[in-house]
Amino acid sequence: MRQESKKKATIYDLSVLSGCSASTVSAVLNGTWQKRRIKESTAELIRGLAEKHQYTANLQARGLRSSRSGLVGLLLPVHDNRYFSSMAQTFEAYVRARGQCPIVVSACRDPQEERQTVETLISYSIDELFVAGATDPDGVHAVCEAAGLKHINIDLPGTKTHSVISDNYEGGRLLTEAIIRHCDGDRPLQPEELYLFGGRNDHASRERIRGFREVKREIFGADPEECIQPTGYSPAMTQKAFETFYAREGRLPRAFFINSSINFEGLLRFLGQHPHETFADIVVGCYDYDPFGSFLPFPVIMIRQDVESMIAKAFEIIDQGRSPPQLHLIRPELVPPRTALMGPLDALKDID
Amino acid sequence: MRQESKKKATIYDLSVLSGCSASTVSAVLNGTWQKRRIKESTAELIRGLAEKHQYTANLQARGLRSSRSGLVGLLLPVHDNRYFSSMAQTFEAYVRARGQCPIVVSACRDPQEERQTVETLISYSIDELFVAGATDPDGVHAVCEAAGLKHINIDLPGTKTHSVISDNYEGGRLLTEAIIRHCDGDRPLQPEELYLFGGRNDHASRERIRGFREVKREIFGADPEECIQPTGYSPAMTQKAFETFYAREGRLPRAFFINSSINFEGLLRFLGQHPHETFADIVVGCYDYDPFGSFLPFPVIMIRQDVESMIAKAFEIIDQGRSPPQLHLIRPELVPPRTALMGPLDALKDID
DNA sequence: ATTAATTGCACCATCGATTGTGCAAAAAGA
DNA sequence: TCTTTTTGCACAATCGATGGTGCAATTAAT
Repeated sequence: MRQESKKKATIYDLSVLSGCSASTVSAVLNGTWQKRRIKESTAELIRGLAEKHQYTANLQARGLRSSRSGLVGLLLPVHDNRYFSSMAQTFEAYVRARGQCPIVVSACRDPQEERQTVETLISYSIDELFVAGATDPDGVHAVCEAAGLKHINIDLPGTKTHSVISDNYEGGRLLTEAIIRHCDGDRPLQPEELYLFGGRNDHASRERIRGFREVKREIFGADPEECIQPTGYSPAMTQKAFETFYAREGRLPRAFFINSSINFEGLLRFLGQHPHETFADIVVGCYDYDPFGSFLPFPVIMIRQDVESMIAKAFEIIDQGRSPPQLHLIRPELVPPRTALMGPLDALKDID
Repeated sequence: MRQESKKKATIYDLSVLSGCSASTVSAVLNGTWQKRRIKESTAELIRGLAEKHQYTANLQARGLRSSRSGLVGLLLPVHDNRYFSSMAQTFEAYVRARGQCPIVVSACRDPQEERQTVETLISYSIDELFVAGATDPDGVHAVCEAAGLKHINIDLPGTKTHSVISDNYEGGRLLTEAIIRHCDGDRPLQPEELYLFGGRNDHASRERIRGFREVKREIFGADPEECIQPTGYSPAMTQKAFETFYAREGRLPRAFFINSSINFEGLLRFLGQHPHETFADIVVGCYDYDPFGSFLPFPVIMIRQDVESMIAKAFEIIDQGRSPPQLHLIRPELVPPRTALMGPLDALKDID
């Protein structure tokens, strides 16, 4: 019994059809009918009509009335990146499981854009917001706070609300140690042969750099300043840093730590411009995991941030209401070269 | 003048504060005030108050009244993939530029989930829907049609509404030719040495396979049936296909065409289980572009689908209203091995 | 000085669902 | 049989913004 018109059925339509009041229809269809002591037979009748006329609730109306929307937001810096896109994938699954609607938006690492995007989401009365990798988490916090919106930081911490982040210091140490260990077979690595590229002045980069430097000091007893090359989070700038180094030294560093897969793309651009010999014997560590990155022609040790656990933890925290802001560290995983891990997509069935 | 309470200011609050009626406030703040002949000075007053009290419209209320929401949807199969995530990135930029709010959701290649997700989006009165890579575009169409929702297919075509897709036949030919050409330096390739892995019975796969087979027939005069190995779109199944082949033949095919980057991940999993010699001299073509994939230790020729043009075309079509359903082909680009292309992220400024 | 035209805004119904309240009819108890 | 309790539902206000309509007050035209 397909609705021939384009107009969707409302509770009023069903109210007329059933001879009941709109409030009764509403109660039946939103599950509160027992509380309202609606007869089973009435409920049955209305449910039948709803089915027949393909009724679905207008969620804007519901949201307006109840000032909740069933929408849960995830604010990302960018989509086009395996780390964040797998976060989106995992996030969606969690939100769906709770019967809500995930809404994922990116704000381009622009503090202004971040705040404005959140304002927009708030205007749609989203119920909760997950703020991932925000450039200015506390700015976002202020906006959420003013609107009474529950929110939580992921990946980059803020000071005003809970944050679930990768244990960047530990991860930085792990990765640095692994790089050094990997070079052990050959001529022992010298402190000035191990560089770090990428990142900026954010919490994650700082912690990773701290881990990197401490391990270098512990193992080498030295940690030359010039080995740290922060380039922001752009492929273009990272490429430039490699080009500059190469122009000066005539080669790449023997080993280096790259702060993220986005910076790693800068290395790729460099590689595309230079012959194979240029990087025949480098060892690379990357703080991010990308399956393709793991199989490059030189050893690439990667860190996989545990997105699944981070999202799980974040939901756990946001569900249990207010408590003083706290930092939750999730231990990342070291991924040896040439490793193809399973991802969120493996949870999907593939039909044919 | 920060609002101390958690409640957001409404037009009624401003109406009281300004001494004007709510409708006047509304008109001033939504830009229709000239049409309503509101005095400039009144408008000024109200705008000042709005600013002062940080008024932002409740978009659910607006949407309810006007039965439009300012939301534009993009339905993806999955997030966690460079092709679709760059599509999301580009889509967002376009929607933002029109002053609307992008909402990106994935439906896991499940026809049922696709329809249900769209139902949900419709309940939020989204204004338009872009359906990318849908398993069942015509099923989605039916749902949209019933709700009078403008929509368009991307990547996989439907028969009931406009579709903007990659020219898969041409792309398939391009890639196949490139693979064969690449092998020319060595001993000439034989028809039974060139395989195709991945894909399923969807339009894109069929067209790519058609291109592949035609080129093989043109060049080799032969096109053995067993060289086509559709495995669906899952890394796990693709890996299994490679393992099976390897178990039987003791090696990988000399050259092969992989239907998508997701299938390519299946190859990675295979590679992770086998020593380097196993794939010392293979040549791979992949119908998708991933910057890391381009730099693997064997030649990887890739096809980059022109996401930017596809999205642009889709917006163009959806803006110009109804017309008989048509298929719009966008020519993809052949990417030689070891190439790092720019992506949507390069449009972002990187601040520090 | 009238009448006509224009300006400037208020009033009110409306979008679709939710929810507190009230009240008849039916059932139970005395 | 008459009260008390329970059952089953209707009524109406409300969420916040929009837009058609109407009506004073002001300005212009005659």
